[in-house]
Amino acid sequence: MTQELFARYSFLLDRTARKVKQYAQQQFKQGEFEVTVDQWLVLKNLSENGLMSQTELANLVFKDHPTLTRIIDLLCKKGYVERIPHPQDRRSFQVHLTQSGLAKVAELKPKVLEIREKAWENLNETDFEEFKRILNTIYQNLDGQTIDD
Amino acid sequence: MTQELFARYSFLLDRTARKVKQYAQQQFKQGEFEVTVDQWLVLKNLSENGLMSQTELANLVFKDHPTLTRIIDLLCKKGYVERIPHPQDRRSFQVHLTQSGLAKVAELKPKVLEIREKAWENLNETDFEEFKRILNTIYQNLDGQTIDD
DNA sequence: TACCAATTGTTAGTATGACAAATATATGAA
DNA sequence: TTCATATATTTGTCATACTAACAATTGGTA
Repeated sequence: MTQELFARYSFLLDRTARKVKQYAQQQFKQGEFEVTVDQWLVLKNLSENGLMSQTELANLVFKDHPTLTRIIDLLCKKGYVERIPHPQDRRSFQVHLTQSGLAKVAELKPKVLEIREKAWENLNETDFEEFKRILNTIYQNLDGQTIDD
Repeated sequence: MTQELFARYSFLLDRTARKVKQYAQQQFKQGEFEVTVDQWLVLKNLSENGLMSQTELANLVFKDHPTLTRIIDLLCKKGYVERIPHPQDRRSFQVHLTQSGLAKVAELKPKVLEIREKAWENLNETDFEEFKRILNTIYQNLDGQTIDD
């Protein structure tokens, strides 16, 4: 029975994901990036996609609404992001980067790529494709929905 | 340049790890397991290793000391675990499962394995070995220390 | 038009995670 | 013995995740 063996994936997955986030966060802190890893994810997606409602943004970064609300709150406080009332729908906001936010993204983008690269020492592109395939298969197995890429 | 490509691993990894925990937690709730996924990890390791100090336990499950203190607090409240003063070292506790905790582990163990299995649909043992190898390589790249398994 | 279900975003509560600092105790060196 | 240092655990703070409940608004439909 390989059941016991397979069950260890959740432990290794969780441990590695935490290590990846922790490592990046430490580098962010050391480089005085002034944002968290999750805040960076939101900034990056805003810079690539422009004006978006919070719901659209939440779907893009796969975070739930309450979490996104708080991240946006923090990014607003820091002056990187603004909420604009939606012209047609008064329930909704459109979120966008400020000048300061745009500058922050431009400044951090290359630095983040460099930080992310460290994890792939001793691994190649085939490993990456395998890794992506397995991660996405697991995600789909538990999600029941189709995902892209 | 494959830098941009590689950088996506962190997003996929984080997303999948969250999905795995979320799925398990939902099943735990639906089955009225009365513990969280992280609390289960601690119970399981206690059942496999017997009496341990909190520091030993923290190293085993790769959680930091404050996090473990709080998880133990909750498990004590639920009556699954007890702190026993260490006979030689008055700074330290030895943590162990109560009768109720032992019964809980026995009850949940097969159910958890079943829940964990779901993620591996459409994947085989080779995939698992690859996955484990890549996860551990990433961990080591960012940790700088040797790990077992 | 009036109603009602669905949608958008927020708030609150609990758990976890990372990190810093505090407390109590232990240990080794002078 | 005494003091500096190390270790075990706890406490505090901030950020994130998930759930549930809520307010405001929208849109379809009777």
